[in-house]
Amino acid sequence: MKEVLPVFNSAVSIDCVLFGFDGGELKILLIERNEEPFKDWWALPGNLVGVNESLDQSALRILHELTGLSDIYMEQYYTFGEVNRHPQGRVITVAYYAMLRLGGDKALKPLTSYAKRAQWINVKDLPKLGFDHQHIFDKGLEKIKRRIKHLPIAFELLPEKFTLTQVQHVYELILGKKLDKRNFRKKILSFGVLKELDEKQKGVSFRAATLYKFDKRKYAKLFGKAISF
Amino acid sequence: MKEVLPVFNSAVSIDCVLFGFDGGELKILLIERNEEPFKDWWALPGNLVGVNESLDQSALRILHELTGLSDIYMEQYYTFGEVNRHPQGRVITVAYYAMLRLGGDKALKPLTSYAKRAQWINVKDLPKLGFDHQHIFDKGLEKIKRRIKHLPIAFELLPEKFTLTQVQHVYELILGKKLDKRNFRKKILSFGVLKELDEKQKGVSFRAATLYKFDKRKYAKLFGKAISF
DNA sequence: AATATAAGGTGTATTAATTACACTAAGTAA
DNA sequence: TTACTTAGTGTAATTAATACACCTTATATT
Repeated sequence: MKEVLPVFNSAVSIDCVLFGFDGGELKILLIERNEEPFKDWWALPGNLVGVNESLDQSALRILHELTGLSDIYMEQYYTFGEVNRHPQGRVITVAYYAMLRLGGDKALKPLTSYAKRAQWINVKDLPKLGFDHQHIFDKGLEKIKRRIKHLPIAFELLPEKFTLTQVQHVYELILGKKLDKRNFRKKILSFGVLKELDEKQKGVSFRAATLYKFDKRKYAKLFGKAISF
Repeated sequence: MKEVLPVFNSAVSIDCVLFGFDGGELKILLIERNEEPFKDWWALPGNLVGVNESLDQSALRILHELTGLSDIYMEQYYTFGEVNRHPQGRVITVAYYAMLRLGGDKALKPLTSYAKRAQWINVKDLPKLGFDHQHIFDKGLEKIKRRIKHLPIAFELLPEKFTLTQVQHVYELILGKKLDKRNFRKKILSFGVLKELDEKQKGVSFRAATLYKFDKRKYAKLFGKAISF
């Protein structure tokens, strides 16, 4: 316990909604909690903001501690501050989202005992989440639905080289509806941020698709150009 | 002083960016502070979140206390959490914006001694603001620029009855550029949320324009329809 | 080798939205 | 009556969005 000015009576936390794409499915990263409250429940990776950290820094640290992941670009999207959202006191939480490519390589390893484990879980099959995390997730999904129409973020979910069909799948999963193949390709290519490679998909039965790469330099020029399906 | 868990070591505040339109100018509501830090400086209306208030409730209370205004629809847009943004400790602030119609009627009267006065100030002529409030304002302006293209909020700035030229002025002020009159009218009317009245502007020299009214019922149907100039 | 399978890849016509652009009409004031 | 000022209007050209179906190609199977 320590003495503080009476206004310093609340805590601020960060919660992260990380989207990943793997095996044709949209997933999010959850942790299994190892502490009260909600011990043994699944929850979004999150924790308290440190006194000497900005919110952005804090988000990176917390994610790293709970999952082992680093160098993720996360973006703040909303702050949740209902009075009783945390059972142990007033905790206001700032929510971040990110999209990232899942390679089989990166193992998820919590660095603290605060989480038992971290795992990618299909969004179609979410368990019951602790706190108000289902609500925070729902808002995050809404956010990226709007966001993906302004293009870029879908590529962050894909491996470095990908096929157009994979891109379309990501869009369909996030938007929750089927898109027309020809129109999709026309549109996505018209943004001019994809580089066609001289290379084909490997290890697939049936005809291999051409691989593409995301061109960051060209992407930087886009601003507010919208995509509408 | 009181004893708390060591994690309760930060404070959360609200800051409000209120836009108004008056005399053909875009204005925001500022207070002149009557307390340290930044005593005698202009700042956004803002204060600490109470322990038993949600963020939204808190925003309404704070605005009311500092300006006398009530029944304002405000929307949260970003949370600012740089470590040293407040000179007296760690204070994370949740920013809200709103747009509202200025009638000469509503007097601004702070209900606490925390502010000396509240005043509408032309955004073209902003004084130096305390804290990081210039930054918070800049982000708020960016936000409504994006927002106004999805239509509705501009009408909240106007009186109940208005002319199309007034609407266009609001758009031009917010977007910071001139728009074509014919295209603007075609577009704004195509949304179908304006009702033409059987009434003309009064008290103007030169030809009086037709007055319009905003139709809330029709507006509720719009969803994600974008406006692009 | 032939065949079946499954995904890859492509084009056009229709409709809707956006942009660019300039004059006449109406009311007020002198 | 005239001068002034803002209101109000339409069309053509361009660009973007949508709807829609077939052939191609690589692999796997017989």
